[in-house]
Amino acid sequence: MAGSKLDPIDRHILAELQADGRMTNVELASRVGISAPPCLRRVRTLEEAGYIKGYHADIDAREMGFEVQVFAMVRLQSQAEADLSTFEGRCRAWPLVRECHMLNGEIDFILKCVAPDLSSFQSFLTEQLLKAENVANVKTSLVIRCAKDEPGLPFDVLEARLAKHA
Amino acid sequence: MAGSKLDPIDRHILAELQADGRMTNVELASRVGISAPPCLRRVRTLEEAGYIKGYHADIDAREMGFEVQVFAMVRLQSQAEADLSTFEGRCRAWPLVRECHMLNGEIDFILKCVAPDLSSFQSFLTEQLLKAENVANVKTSLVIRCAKDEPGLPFDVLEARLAKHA
DNA sequence: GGTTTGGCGAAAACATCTTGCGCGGTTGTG
DNA sequence: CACAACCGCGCAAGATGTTTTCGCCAAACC
Repeated sequence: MAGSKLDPIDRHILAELQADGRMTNVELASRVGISAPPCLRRVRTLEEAGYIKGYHADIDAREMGFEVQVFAMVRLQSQAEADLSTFEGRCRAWPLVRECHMLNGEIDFILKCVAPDLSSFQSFLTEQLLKAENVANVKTSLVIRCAKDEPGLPFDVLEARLAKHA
Repeated sequence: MAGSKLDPIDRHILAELQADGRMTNVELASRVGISAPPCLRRVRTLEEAGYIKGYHADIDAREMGFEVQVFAMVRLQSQAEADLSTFEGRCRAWPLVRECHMLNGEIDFILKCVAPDLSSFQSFLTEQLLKAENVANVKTSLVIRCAKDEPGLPFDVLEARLAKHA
């Protein structure tokens, strides 16, 4: 089972760093119940093994003047692999698009976008996204409010599964 | 304009910490071109003022055994404020639901969910989400692949706007 | 039973954080 | 203009945290 190469202390480290990525190593060590040196070694190992992909400050979008968040559901005309890749490349180049997920079902892609205001999103939509070749149809939905936005993974679910399958 | 209370150095700090939230303060200071003490003071101020909401390690979901990511589009029977709040409360309590956004248009909510495998998501869907009162309709879309997943905000867009409106 | 492996903790060298203080530039006012 | 108040910077030093080295122990494996 995936993640089984990690012992309980490693998983505890990941959970703590997911909750507070700027914690000092000594604080982390005391929380997970080992001393600082082995704790740091474990963190380095987890980083190098790719379990930890990075650390990011979570910045308030509205405070920074990004008032608008939009989900865009995109359908393409062609779903040939080359055309999918081309579209994905465009999404990576558009700064207002923060996430681009390819889906199954009738919708080909869902895009999470941010923008300073509605008009700048509209101009992106009409001048960039809708004009992009191979785009058949785009449905956009404005985010009215955000009830939950938990970054990362539910470690409690993981622990429960490991306990059950032990 | 929002974010204008921040000077270019503050914005630079935010951009750097968004890219690498575990950078040491001296490294950060040298990158933004000031010495360490004022840099730390600025970071503390930005944290207290709410510009920085937190720091999180970005952990590889698949490595940890969360193979499945799903978007669920939810329609409710009643959109009265009390019923919306009740549903949002449920979403906050469900660990598999990582994000819950209220939308305009025909879809009331979009949920981003993770799960260890398809069957555990299916059981959540049928036993929890679909059985929740007031839920009229749920359309789910499995994420086939993720082309872009940039946490945070496009600071280059912000700088361009500030330069234009200067 | 010896060897290997992996992980731990103690201690020391090194780097960073944090605080107080003085300097220089800017603003507002007489 | 001159002056004072203010703001933010950099410097320096003590406190704190990080990282390396080393030796030890226990489990796994010949």
